[in-house]
Amino acid sequence: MKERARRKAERPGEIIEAAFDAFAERGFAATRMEDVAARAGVTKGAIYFYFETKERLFEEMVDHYSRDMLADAGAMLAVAQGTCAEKLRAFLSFMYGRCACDRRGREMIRFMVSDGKSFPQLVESHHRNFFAPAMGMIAELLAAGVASGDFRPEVLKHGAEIVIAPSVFLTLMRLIFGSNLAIDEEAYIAAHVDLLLNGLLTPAGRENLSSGKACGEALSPI
Amino acid sequence: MKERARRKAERPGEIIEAAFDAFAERGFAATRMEDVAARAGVTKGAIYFYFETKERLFEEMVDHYSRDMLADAGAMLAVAQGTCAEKLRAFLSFMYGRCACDRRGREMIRFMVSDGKSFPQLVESHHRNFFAPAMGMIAELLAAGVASGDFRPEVLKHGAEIVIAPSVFLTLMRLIFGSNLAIDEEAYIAAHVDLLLNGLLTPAGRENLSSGKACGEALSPI
Amino acid sequence: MKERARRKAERPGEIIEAAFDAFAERGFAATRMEDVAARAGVTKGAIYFYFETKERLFEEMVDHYSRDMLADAGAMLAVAQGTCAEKLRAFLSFMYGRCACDRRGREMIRFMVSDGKSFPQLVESHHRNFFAPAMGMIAELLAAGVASGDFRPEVLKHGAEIVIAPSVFLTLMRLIFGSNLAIDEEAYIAAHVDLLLNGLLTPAGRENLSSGKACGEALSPI
Amino acid sequence: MKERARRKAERPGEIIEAAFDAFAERGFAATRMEDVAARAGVTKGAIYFYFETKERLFEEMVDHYSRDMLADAGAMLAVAQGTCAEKLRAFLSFMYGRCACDRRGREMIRFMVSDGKSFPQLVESHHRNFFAPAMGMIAELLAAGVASGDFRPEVLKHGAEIVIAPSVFLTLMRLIFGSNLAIDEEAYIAAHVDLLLNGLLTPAGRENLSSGKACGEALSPI
DNA sequence: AATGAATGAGGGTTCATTCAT
DNA sequence: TATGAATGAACCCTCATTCAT
Repeated sequence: MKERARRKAERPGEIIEAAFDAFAERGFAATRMEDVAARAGVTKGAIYFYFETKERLFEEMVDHYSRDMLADAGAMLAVAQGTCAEKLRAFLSFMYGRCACDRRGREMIRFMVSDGKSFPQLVESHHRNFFAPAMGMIAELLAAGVASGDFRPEVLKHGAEIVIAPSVFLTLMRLIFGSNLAIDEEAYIAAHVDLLLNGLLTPAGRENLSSGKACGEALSPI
Repeated sequence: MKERARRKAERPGEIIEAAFDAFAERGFAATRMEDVAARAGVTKGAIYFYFETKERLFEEMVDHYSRDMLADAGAMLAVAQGTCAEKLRAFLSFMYGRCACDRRGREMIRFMVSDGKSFPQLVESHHRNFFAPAMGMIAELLAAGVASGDFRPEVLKHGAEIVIAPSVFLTLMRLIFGSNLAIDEEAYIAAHVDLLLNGLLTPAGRENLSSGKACGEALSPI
Repeated sequence: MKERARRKAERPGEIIEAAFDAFAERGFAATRMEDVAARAGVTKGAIYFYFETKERLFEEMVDHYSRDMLADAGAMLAVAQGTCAEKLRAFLSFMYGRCACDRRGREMIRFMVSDGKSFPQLVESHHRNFFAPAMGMIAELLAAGVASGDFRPEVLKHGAEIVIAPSVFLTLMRLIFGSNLAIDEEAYIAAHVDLLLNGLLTPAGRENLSSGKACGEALSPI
Repeated sequence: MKERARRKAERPGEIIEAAFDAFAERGFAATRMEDVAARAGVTKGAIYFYFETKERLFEEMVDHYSRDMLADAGAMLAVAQGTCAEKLRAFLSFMYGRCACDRRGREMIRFMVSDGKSFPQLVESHHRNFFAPAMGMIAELLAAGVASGDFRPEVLKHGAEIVIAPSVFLTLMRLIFGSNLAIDEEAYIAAHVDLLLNGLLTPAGRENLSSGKACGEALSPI
């Protein structure tokens, strides 16, 4: 039987998944290696066969899920098409799908908040790989919209943050209040997009949105 | 001597302040009672004279700062006047002052995110005392604006969350990226208010805003 | 009661004694902190109140007994008088008393042999503080004897090591064979001194020895 | 294939050599089976194919080198010839060659000192096979010398220990101070032999030494 | 009121040993 | 034969908590 080989190849992944759950549940400091081990169905010692220390396990776990998110984001952006407003919608859709509603992305934020001070390189890498590029992409998109006359020029400064804030806010509420939070997700997103576009668009932009005219430039990938 | 009495009365407060700093620095689990004691200028044992356990110290510390925020919020709301848009501005001003920019409010959010699962009553109380009332107040305010024709009716559903999201987003960025975050706070707030009002107001509302007509109802206090 | 203060002052010493016994019994690596604690009549944790790590405990224990030996050696040398041969006898007497027969000195040698590679500064300090000075002193003594015509000039090179070797040899036998070693200590020392002086002395020296003529120079202290 | 068979036959020896190096380097307790395995170029598991436990590996390793030394000693003694003094010289030469200067013999002493208490049968066997016979042989040799008038009768009691002490002393210095020890080995041995014979020989013995008259009895082998 | 020595229950990590492959 | 993943029993060290002073 190839059982042995199969396990060997999959163990690190299983442990990383278990680590994600365990760390998400109780935070880095309060999680015991034994908790992780139990979730992974192995004993404490086995973890040390694959990961040097608790810190390394945490880092590699975060890295692992970061890579996933990065790949998804790149893929998403490569295919976004249509008017500036439609591109914006596509981007927000990704944000909601990956950050607010997907547990993985959500808990990554918790890790940043809870343990970022203990793992500064984790924060830095997140900033470099996600936050800055994402902000940059939206800023570009907004600038393109302003250039094409679709968006009001006031959004050039810090518009990007304002634009995505509601999706992150929803994420945060979920992190804090969990499933107790009674929010109609679809309505929430609709409200976000409505308010956003209404605040963003020029009269000309509104016309373009209904007529479906494409936004001038293509977005650069992450 | 009076000195002794003074110390006695102030000790719990000093310890609570120290606890805030210590827990904010490293999180609940990773903070040692001795860290707190050292910051408060006492020894471990002294803390146990005032607080039963580490958990209780944490809870009472959070309670203490919650009460402060609660008082401030109540005061602020009692005096908000003017048009609906101006009331909204006043509210946002409070949000930025207390959450995004004030360290105290900011770290309270960190406590929620990091240790909320271990202290559910803390989360619940925060929800009951802050989140729900604040959302309710804004919802009322928005409803009033819609009723008076100032605000577009689309904001009735989940508009409140969208409205405050950027201020909380800024808070979160500060929590995660700390002082490394290069954001022009004034411009950020200006962008927020601009985009928000532009998205929110009806044509009639725009006129009212410039003419300074007050919004119909008063807001209920928290 | 002053019980508390008394214990506090004496605890480190008690722990060091316990550490000596424990480390002598099983070696550094095989000794558990709990062994030391049990011998000292405290719990594991208490040791860490006084000593940072197991390594530091070991080092401080060795330092402690080294200081004792150093003081004794200095005192001994200050008072050695008489002919060169008599001074030599006095020195050997010290060697036997402190190294071969005293458990403390004996186990210090075991620590050097067993754990010297892990504690190189311990070895270096032992070399600097004991071995080199002791060899130097004997070499001086031998040189003085050669100068006065009492000792044969052949001993000038490496005579010091040959001279003390039997006392160290006895120490080593005790370390290895323990109480199983059936050696008549007095006879052993007598044989050592007899063979040594017989090999060392010139015909003139023999006369001086019986007539009690003092050796020219005084020895320098350690 | 022959290669496989060759390896099979040599593996235990390779592991024993690796074990010697590893245990000599860090001591029994601090040495990991993996250290041994790495030195032997195999994996941990392979060692357990040849040796039941870490303890057994240690014991068999010591046994192995003991047998080597035993064989050498026997061979040496069988051919020693000449005067008593010359036989003594031959014996010392063996001591220096096998104990003081040969790494193998030297480290055996370290094992005795460091781990003898944990392996009492090892100590006992060493005593029975080496120490006691060697002492006995020298004692016999000295007795023969006394009987023949070559040696002074004072050496009959404990003379053997005194006689070999300097060679063991040099060994010990090497064990403790390693290569930092600056000793001119040839001069050291010369000083030893000079002082020893001078202390040992009667006037008649001196004559015999120069004239080369053989010592009466043959030595019994170990 | 406060100290700080001491406890004791863990938690992270190591490592001798096993066993399926 | 040999591998190396896995186990589980320790071991070092930490820290919340207690209590005599």
